[in-house]
Amino acid sequence: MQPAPRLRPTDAQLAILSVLWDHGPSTVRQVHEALPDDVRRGYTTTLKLMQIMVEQGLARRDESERSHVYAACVGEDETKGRLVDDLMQKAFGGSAAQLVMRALSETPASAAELAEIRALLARIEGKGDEA
Amino acid sequence: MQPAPRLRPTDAQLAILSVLWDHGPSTVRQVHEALPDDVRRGYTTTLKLMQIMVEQGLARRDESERSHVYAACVGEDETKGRLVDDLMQKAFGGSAAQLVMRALSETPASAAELAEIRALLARIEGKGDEA
DNA sequence: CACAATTTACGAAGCGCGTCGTAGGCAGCT
DNA sequence: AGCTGCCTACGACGCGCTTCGTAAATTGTG
Repeated sequence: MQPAPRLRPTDAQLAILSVLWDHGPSTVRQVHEALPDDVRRGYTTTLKLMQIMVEQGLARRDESERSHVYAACVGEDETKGRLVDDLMQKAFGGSAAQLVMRALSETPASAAELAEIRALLARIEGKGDEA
Repeated sequence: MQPAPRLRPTDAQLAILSVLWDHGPSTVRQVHEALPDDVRRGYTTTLKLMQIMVEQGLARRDESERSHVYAACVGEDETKGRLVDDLMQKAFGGSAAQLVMRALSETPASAAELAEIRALLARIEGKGDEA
């Protein structure tokens, strides 16, 4: 068993992880079919990628059935958080605020989303601002 | 002249771009010295990277002096925006709100930063919410 | 059993990036 | 002129990711 994958998944790996997160444990075929058309290559390519992900500790598999069943070995929030943090360090000097502001400038968020963000802000300030 | 670099800079390229953005047009040596210790390799490595960046249209150079002077060919906000947008698509299905919330959950922002974000939110809602 | 379909396993190739060694050119100094 | 040092140019290598072809194992079907 791998210690704990500090690795950042590649684009292809992230696409596969997304399927596993959404659909739960799946066979190679199920993942392959569920991949978006623009990232789906040959079947054996998907297979190989998933095998490597097991080696790297990003996924694990149950071999008790003929068609092995793969499951994500890393949490969704944890992984996405690492990706965000990575970009934050590389491009924004570790400043969450700068990243957030660029994200909001980039794509117009809906009113509902803005409300969500506002709520989160309130929650954070409530926690951090005491005395 | 390249059309317009739709390319996403690599980590190494982003580090160099950051120096160019901060210091303005610079020689290879100046960039090399200004790089953070943990990403600085040999001098010729920096040189080679910057030459490739010119080929790719990420930078241009003035050869009128013996030590060529390089300048960024892509804007800082535009480039960082592309990186953010890229991650937003790959990991958050294009939802800015989800990315923002993960970023804020990730690293505790200072009170000043939170205020900045709040101000930005107000500006956005003011623009988008009008009757 | 023979045959087809599915799945896994293995290996190889291509590619881009990062890294560097080395060579050649130029400038200044003695 | 010769030496020394800095700069650019060029080529090469290693590595990891992606992609796939092909073989081997397994299961299902007539």
